[in-house]
Amino acid sequence: MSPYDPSAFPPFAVTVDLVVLTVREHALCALSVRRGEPPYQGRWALPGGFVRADEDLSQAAARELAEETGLRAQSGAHLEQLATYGDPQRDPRMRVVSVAHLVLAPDLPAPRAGGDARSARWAPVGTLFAEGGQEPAEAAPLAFDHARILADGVERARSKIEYSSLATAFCPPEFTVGELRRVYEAVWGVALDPRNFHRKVTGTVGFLVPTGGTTTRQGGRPAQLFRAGGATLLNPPMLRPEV
Amino acid sequence: MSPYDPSAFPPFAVTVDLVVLTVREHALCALSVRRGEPPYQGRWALPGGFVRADEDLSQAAARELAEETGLRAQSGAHLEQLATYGDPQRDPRMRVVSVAHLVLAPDLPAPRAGGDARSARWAPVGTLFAEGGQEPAEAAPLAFDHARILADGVERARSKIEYSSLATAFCPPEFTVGELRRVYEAVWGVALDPRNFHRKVTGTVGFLVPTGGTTTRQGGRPAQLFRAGGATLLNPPMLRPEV
DNA sequence: GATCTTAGTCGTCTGCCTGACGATAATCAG
DNA sequence: CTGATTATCGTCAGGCAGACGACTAAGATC
Repeated sequence: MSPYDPSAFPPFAVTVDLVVLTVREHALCALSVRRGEPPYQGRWALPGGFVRADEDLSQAAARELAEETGLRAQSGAHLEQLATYGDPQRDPRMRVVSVAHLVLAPDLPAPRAGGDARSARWAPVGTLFAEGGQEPAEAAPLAFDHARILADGVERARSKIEYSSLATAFCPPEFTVGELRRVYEAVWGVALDPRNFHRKVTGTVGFLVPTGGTTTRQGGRPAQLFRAGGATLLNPPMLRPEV
Repeated sequence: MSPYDPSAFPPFAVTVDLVVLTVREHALCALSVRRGEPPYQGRWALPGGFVRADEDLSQAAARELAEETGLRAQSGAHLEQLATYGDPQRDPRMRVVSVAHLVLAPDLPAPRAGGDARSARWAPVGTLFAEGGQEPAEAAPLAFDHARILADGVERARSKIEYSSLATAFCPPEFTVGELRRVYEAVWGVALDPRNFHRKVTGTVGFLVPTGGTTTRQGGRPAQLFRAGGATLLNPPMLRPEV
């Protein structure tokens, strides 16, 4: 590998940041970690870290996810690249380009802190960044440009469950139609008609596969259990109700 | 700006690569430049270059676009970030992370070569990368991982004109419904019913604004001229016919 | 055990959108 | 004038979504 003339280009640090979303208690929640060192020491931030010299971007994202949260990407969770943020001023120390990734995970046991993070937690997204002109419920916004990255990730998730089967990534391996509906309701922040929702998802070929079992964990009449089917694109899509 | 410990992270070169698409003669075409230096000397590649120390990623993309093609992003063209490619082996010289951007432009005069490119040209996308299991029509595929980047950009464009008004970015400031329809036909590679298409686009509020003028540049009955309306999202979307 | 509550599931009806396609309008080439 | 070409308007049937009634099957409460 014969290097470029080092004066021909400026050196960058490249990091991955993670928007890790899940649904807990009817609310869309994001994973945040408390920063243990300056800058923004003590502030909440998205998990992330430097890309190593010999690893691909998605490998780095999966590694950071495991390191900082104990999550394995293959355990039903979904990981995709979100966008890249490279404002020259986004990190006060030096020029850092961050490749943000989006992770959708089922509700999990409490996250474990790791790396340089003092602690990690799930927080409803509404408390982490402003939505609809509101102020975030917390005094200190996320470090760096992470509020913007989180907002982009949430918007990607909201839009993507419309036309893909990704909402199942928020569910455990087996789930009921009602649980899937509560995922849509939490991510979109709307109420959906259970009857029309049931007709829609069970009528879309490849979306859901019945496992044969039933459960009553929600109370009420026992519900059929399903697994995610092979389809990834929903055609026609789920329609997000008008605001 | 107190730097990190330089041993704490590996240095990267960061570049922007551009997928510049337009519609010419009923075909979706991409801009490619011939590489003037190794590696891949003489091969076709996507335009692009290093991000400078003090510029944002989108600024770098706009600058490269202007430098290598003479295109100004504000001249009706659309520019958005596409994805970031960072395989450790993607550049044989050193570790390069490339932030690809997508540009949709109206049909323009012949591009001008600039920078380190010996020449630049528009080529139908089918001749630049394999589609549907076909071999690319040209012997030499694009340099680096640019075939993959181009394919991702084309797929993004195909998908995005479904639910947004971005197809108008391929049109001159004033255009007819038929010209817009030919854009969809070229990008999707399908034939659309002129009557249903006309009903659909003129019935979607905010998509098209009549300018009052008419033109006969396509032959046949004079057609109304339109400008792009303020709407960016089409609801309901244009439906791409089944394959 | 009767009743209530909670969820799940099946149907019906109506309106809107789409695809298929007939018909008409306005220009140009001969 | 005739035909070719493109634009534009209308009609009709099928499909899907929203609104909502009805029924089912469990646990909770009295």
